[in-house]
Amino acid sequence: MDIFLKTIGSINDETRIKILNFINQNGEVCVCDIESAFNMIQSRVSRHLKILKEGGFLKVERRGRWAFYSIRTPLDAFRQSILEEIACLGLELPIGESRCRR
Amino acid sequence: MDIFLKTIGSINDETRIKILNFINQNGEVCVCDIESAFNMIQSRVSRHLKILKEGGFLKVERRGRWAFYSIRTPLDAFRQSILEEIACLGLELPIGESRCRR
DNA sequence: CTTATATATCAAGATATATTGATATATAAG
DNA sequence: CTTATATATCAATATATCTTGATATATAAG
Repeated sequence: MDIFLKTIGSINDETRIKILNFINQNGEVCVCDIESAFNMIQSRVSRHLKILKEGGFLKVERRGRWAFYSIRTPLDAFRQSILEEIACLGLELPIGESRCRR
Repeated sequence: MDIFLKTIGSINDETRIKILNFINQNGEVCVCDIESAFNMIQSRVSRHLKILKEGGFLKVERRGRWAFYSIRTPLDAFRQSILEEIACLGLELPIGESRCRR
């Protein structure tokens, strides 16, 4: 129950739905990518990414100064179906020029 | 987005998850059935059922004094997958003796 | 018609969650 | 070593959600 609630709670927020969809469409992104793509302050982005990670949707890999977030693989069928449902919402994707070198 | 958030928000609550699973396993129930099965006061039950209905999971049919709630049919694949995920949580089902005549 | 029952809704208080600005940590650059 | 950059976390405030008790409505029973 706790894990299920954490998963559902992690997508019970418009900001996180948009961030999750952005990562699902763009692949690996760092915190600053989302910061600039969505024009949000760093602490806010960082917190939402943490919640999505704890919800089981994202993995993070540190390389140098950057933390790269991407969809966790393999992803179970339930979370996969959520990603698909979100992809079908027709959210506008902000154009994300990456500010960090990869 | 609004409909999706309403759907997700409707299951972002332990009480509603249990109620939804109870209805999914037992079929049609009235408000007082849940009241007694879960030992909750009437206004609380009524409110949670309304939220689950607005989340697209339940339909309601009034017969006499009673309001009978059941899983909406046909249910779309996404909400269906949520019900299945909840069914797999292994929640204990309270024994629901119906207090109302059917 | 009056009373009892089932449900819905509202207002107030309690609890949880989101946002912001400040600070901490770690890595890279000069 | 010192400074700048990227990220994480904390404390305070703002906002949303949940619970309860009171009240309203509708139907059935006496």
